Amino acid sequence: MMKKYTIKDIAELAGVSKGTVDRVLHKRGKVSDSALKKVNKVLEEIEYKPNPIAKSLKNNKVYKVCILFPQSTQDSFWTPCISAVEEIENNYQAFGIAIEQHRYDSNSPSSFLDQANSIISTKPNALLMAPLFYKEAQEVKKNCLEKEIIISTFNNMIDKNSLSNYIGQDLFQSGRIAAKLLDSLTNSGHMLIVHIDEQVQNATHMQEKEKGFKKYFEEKKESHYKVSTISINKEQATNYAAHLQQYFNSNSDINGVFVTTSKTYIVAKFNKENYKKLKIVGYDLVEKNIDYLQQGSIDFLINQNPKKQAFQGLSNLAEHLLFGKEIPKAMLLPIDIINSENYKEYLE
Amino acid sequence: MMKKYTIKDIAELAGVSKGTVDRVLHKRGKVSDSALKKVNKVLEEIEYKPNPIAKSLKNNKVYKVCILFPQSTQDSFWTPCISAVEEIENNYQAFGIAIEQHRYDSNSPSSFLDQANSIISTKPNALLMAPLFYKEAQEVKKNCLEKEIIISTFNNMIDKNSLSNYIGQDLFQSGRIAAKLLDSLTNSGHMLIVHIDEQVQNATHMQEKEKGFKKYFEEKKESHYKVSTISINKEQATNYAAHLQQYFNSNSDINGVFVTTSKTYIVAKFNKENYKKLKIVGYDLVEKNIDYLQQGSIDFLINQNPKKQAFQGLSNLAEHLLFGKEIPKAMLLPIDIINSENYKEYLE
DNA sequence: TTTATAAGTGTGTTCGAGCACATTTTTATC
DNA sequence: GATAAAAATGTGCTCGAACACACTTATAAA
Repeated sequence: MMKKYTIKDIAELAGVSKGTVDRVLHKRGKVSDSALKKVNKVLEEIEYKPNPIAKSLKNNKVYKVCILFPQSTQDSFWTPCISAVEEIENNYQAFGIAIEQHRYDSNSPSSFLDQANSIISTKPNALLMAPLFYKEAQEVKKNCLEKEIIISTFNNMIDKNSLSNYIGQDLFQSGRIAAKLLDSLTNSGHMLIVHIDEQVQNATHMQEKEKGFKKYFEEKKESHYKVSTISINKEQATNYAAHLQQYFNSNSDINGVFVTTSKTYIVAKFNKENYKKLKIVGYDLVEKNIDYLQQGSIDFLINQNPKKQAFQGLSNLAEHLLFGKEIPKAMLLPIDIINSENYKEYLE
Repeated sequence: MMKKYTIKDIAELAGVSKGTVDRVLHKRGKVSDSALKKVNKVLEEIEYKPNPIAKSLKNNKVYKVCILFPQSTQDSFWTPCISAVEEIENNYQAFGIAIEQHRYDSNSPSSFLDQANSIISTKPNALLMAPLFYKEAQEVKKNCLEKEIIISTFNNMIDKNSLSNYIGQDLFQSGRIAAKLLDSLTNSGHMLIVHIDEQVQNATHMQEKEKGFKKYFEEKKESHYKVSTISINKEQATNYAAHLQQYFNSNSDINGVFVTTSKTYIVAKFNKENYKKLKIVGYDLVEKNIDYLQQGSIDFLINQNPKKQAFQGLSNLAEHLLFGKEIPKAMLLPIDIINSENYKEYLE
């Protein structure tokens, strides 16, 4: 347990005033060679860490941090993010962090862009967003950089190469996990990937998961596996059951299904009411999915943990603004496997 | 975004001095009725939250927090706790939290007691411990309360009734999860619970898991399930394989095994080299278990996440000491299901 | 009314970092 | 060597809470 040194301590040890030490520490010049040497010598001998509390008190600013993600009326997947915001507010409000929550229409790229630009025009210190639209997100990022607004993304990343403080999961690996789970549940060798999504924006998401899923079975050379894929879009949505029934009638060897979105309950409903032979692995702890998980119609859910993503993203920003902590370029969160017995502790 | 009020603001609004406001806030008396009313009125109208940063700066103490858990030479289960300590040190050292790490011999109750008492004699502000020994833990708790040392426990709780800041998992539920997993992997209907533990101290741990495991199959009334239990103790440890082989020879219908400790690799090794028909669910991301998980000899591991437990426990204490945050009486952490595809993100 | 005592109130300092400003020292120029 | 300009150095205040201490007012006893 070592002593905590202050600027005053250093000044005394070096035989100069705290003003001089301060100038050395901040490289503000106006320091003679001899003084510089004296201070640096002391600085080498001791380990000086500025007191972040004193720093923060002096600073005494209110930082505005905005978070932007889709409306949860359209997709309850996003609902848990609200409680992440609340928790962060409780934790950091007294430290001078003000969180502003903004939402956009997940069907409308222009809604996303409008919201983002309106946020940017208020010049917050930082913006955390879940960008569904690639092109628009690029533009938002550019605008933020221009206005010197720190930008982080969660759940959906803008681009793989120039990572910008991304918090989320490895989607490819996520697909592999689903594959491993279905592999342990079935033995038919024929799997079906179902993309159910009214929006096209999740395309990259679903593609990554599909790639990971297929890769797993490619690597498993011992036996011959077959993986098929279907997409159900909004037009067919009026009658999922008939659509699925038709498909399974002509592919009766399939008994493992991987649903790549939180709409897993749609296949589960079909299976429970009509088909009854499918093992199902899907995504996210939304209410309907949990119902079918409890009933046994869904075997496993993979938790994308939007709350933790938002929480972590906001934490990173707050700690950076308040105490100068570095924001990691990419944070890949664990991918939780959920069954009927362990979902509770992951909720809320 | 509301204004942040300071004591000075309140003083001005109430028409008194900041000293008077301070006395009202801290109920230190020496305030006239009229002044009290004036201040309280202002306090009702605005929402005053003292600035924790200023508070902490004024306080300017170094808090000593000790953590006590078993040596990891005996059981690598505890190794991750070390990095939890390191992370907490990085986060909180500058705020005046000094962590002291102490270890004890997991075979020796007296070692635990000695270590704990030697910690207590140095009068730290708080103690976080993983107590393997019930009786001794009670005594340590008593001693801490006497000396006004805040006490928290993780992984093993002292007693269910008078919970003392416990951080850990619901072990009963943990057994249920294992049951559900094995149920989804097998269909023989005969399961085996294996307790492998050189120490007796884990008894309650293992019992809770066993109860949960059995309860799951009791509730699943549709089919008749049989659950057997064996214990392998230190004396038999020289030849696990022969011992297991003998058991399975006379119980050849068993193909699902639930190992209640981190020694899961012992059954996995036997299965890989001799038996080859078991589905195995066990505990903890220790190196040997991960090897067998990758090879496919272990199907699922349940992650007790000692690192997160220690981290959370230390965080709670630090935030309490520094900023007066309340320490939750019990924190049940999520129970992670691990397979060969998602273990990586849970490591380190 | 005076004096003593208690009750109530306000002022000023501290914590450590950061920065403005005042002061001192050095260097350049006549 | 005197003077001005520049460079170097030190002093003092701020942030907000907390508390010691000084100060003022009210109350009681003489």
